[in-house]
Amino acid sequence: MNFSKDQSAGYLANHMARIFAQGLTSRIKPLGLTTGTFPALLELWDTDGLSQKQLTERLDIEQATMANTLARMERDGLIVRKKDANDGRAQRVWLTDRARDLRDPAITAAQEENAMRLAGLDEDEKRQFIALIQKVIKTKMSG
Amino acid sequence: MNFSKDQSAGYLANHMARIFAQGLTSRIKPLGLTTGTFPALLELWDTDGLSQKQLTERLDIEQATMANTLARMERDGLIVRKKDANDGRAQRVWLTDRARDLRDPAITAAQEENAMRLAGLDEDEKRQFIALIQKVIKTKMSG
DNA sequence: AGCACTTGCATAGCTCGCTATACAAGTTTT
DNA sequence: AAAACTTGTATAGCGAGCTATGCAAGTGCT
Repeated sequence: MNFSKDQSAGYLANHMARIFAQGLTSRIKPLGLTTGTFPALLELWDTDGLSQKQLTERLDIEQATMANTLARMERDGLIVRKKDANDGRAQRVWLTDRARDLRDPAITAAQEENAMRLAGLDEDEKRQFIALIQKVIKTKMSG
Repeated sequence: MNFSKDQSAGYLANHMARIFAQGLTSRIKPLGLTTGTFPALLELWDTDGLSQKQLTERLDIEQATMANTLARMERDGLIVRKKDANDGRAQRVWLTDRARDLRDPAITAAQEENAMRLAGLDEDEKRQFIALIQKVIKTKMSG
C-alpha cells in the first residue's frame, strides 16, 4: 500500500492552509488582529449586529468556537455583545469604532497575502484554483 | 474596497483544510489516532528511527510543535524516544508495534477521506487541483 | 583547556479548532 | 398552566499549530 503525502489532497490542504495562516498572522499582527477573528470581522463589516447564531451559519464554524472567538474579540475591544431585545437568549454582536477603522488595513493585508501566495500562478490558474477549492468545499456542504 | 471571502484563496484554504481535518479525525478516531500524528507516522512508517530534527524538516512543522506531538505520541504508546548514541542532544524516534500495525488501516482511512472529498472533481480536475496546491506550497518553500 | 558559539530539544503560553455538556430563555403539547 | 421540547450561548477540556525562551550537549577558536 503506497501513499505519498505530497499527493494527498488532505495533507496538501493542511500544509497550504498553515502557510496562508502564518503569512496573514504576521501581516495583521501590527494591527492587533489575529486570523481567527478575520471571518467574523468580514461578516460584521458587511452587516453589523448579527447574532452569534447567524455568524456560525455564515462561516461554517462550530458554535463553541465562535463563542470563544467572540469572547477574545470582546476582550480585545473589537466588539460588544448585547442581548437581543426580542429574544433573551440571543446575543447580537456590534463592532466598536476600533474594529470599523481596521477594515481597510486588514483587507489590504489579506489581499497582499493572497497575491503573494498565488504569485506563481498565471491568471487562468488562479481562477481554476479558486474554482476547484470552492467545488471541494461545496461537496461537503451539499453532502 | 471590496473583498469576498469566497474568492479569497487564504479563506478558502483554511475552510477546506478544516473540512479535511474533521473528516479524517472521525475516520481515524476508532484507531486511537489523531490528525496531528499522521504526518510524523507517515515519515516513520517509511523510515523508522528518524531524529526529531529530521521530522521537522521533512514536514515543514515547527520544532516546538513536533516536540509536543511526539510527547503525545509517546504518551499514547505510538513511539519511543531514545537518545542518539553519537549525539547526546538528539532524540531518535522509534515506532512501537502498535503504530506499525496501524499503518494499513490509517492509510486506508486517509485515502477514503481524500476520495470522498474529491468526488466532485473529474480525473483531470483532480490532477490540476493537486498540482496547483503543490505549486502554491512551493512558492513559499522557494521564497 | 577554556571560552564563545551553535544545535537539538523541551517548556511556557497563546490562538483557534473541535466535541461534549450545561443551562437559561423560548415554544409546543397536553 | 405545567411539562416537555427546542434553541442560543457559555464552559470545560482536548488537539494542533505558533512564537519566545531556556538549557544541555556538541563544535570551534584562541
